[in-house]
Amino acid sequence: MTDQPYHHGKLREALLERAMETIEEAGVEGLSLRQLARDVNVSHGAPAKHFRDKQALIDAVALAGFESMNRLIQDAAQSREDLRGRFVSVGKAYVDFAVEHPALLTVMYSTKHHPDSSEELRSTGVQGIHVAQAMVAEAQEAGALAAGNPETLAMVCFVSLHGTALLAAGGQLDGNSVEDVVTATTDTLWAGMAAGVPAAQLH
Amino acid sequence: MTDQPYHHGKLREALLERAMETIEEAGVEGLSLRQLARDVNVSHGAPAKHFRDKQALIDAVALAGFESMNRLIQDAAQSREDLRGRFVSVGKAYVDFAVEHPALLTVMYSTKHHPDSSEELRSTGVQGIHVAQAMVAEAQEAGALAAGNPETLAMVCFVSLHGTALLAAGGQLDGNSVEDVVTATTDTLWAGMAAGVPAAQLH
DNA sequence: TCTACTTTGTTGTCAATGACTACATTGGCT
DNA sequence: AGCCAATGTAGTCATTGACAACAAAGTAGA
Repeated sequence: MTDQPYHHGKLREALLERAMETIEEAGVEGLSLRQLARDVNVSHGAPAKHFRDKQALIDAVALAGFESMNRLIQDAAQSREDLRGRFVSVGKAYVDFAVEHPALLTVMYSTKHHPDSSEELRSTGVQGIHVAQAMVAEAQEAGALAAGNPETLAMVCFVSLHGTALLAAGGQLDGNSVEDVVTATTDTLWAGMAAGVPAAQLH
Repeated sequence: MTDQPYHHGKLREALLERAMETIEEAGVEGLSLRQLARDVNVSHGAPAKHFRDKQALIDAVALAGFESMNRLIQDAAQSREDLRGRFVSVGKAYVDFAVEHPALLTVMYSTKHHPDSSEELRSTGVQGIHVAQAMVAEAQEAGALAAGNPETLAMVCFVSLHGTALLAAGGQLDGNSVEDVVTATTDTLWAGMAAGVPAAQLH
């Protein structure tokens, strides 16, 4: 063991990384500031210099989660496929991320974030919806989908895939395979939007 | 203050009721066994005689939540409307419940229940899906919906409405109104199932 | 270079909590 | 009457998040 210098150097990053690991292994309720400090070989008071709160740390983890998830969604949205294929890919990317990081997803969509970090979190968390919205609008212009408010329709896609993601992550699909449910969900959404959704008609 | 008898009489029910209130007011993390005991004028060790764990208490709250939610869903499924109207009503009933009891819903669908109570919880929590499945099958027989595996399709409906419910409960609909999203979601699902969902075809 | 000043860590403390134990009271059953 | 399981009380313990007082180390200007 090399004896540690007084100043860690990159404590903030180390804490964030370790916190993410802990949350993925044991959930948020398994995260303890003091244990975290021990894990990183630092005194129990040190984390407070970087995160004023336990919640502030959790918020930072959530933000990092959104950022890495957004990357995956962006990639899927730009895959070389037809419109419908890209739509399905985005859905799969979202659900795959959820299944691989279930506890992280819970943290990301938790309701009790700090008011201050809340704004950055919100705007980052909402990017996925905007990707969906752009795809819907594009498909409508191409004539693949019926007319209808893209904002509303994108929200429908998002909530549906969000439900799929959460339940798949929690193993609560009641016997159905993740693959089957994602495929059937995206199929249903696409078929519905192609046929036309009364509640989303522009007026 | 009438001085309390040594035995409370219905401590278990009192604890459950108060725990439910606390969770709805302050979330699960706002629930403390000791504070709960104080609220009910009982010593801090008393709850342990009725719930061996904090988690056991939470599980009981979750179960009660499912039971009351199932009642609402059942009622909606039996409303005097046509098939499509009943389908929409069930969706609205679910989302309404979520909006009125956001923290409770979180607890109900939490992943970390005790293994023992888990089975009863699971079977109770799954009843809503079976209601949807019966409705889909009925609509298919009536010719209102295209053929397709009712189990898969019901799951699609459930996950979609679940996502709507959770995000609506958390105020995370990004500006869209709850009403709009529920209506558009049920519309999309119905239109998709009417048109036919490739992934749900029987084979 | 000396010296303030800020950042980053450390140590000690506090009240609250969940779990556990030993003990008290009660009511039901024989 | 007398036993016994169920229910409640009181006390204890380790852990936790937050906070305060202090120490060390980097930084920037005279």
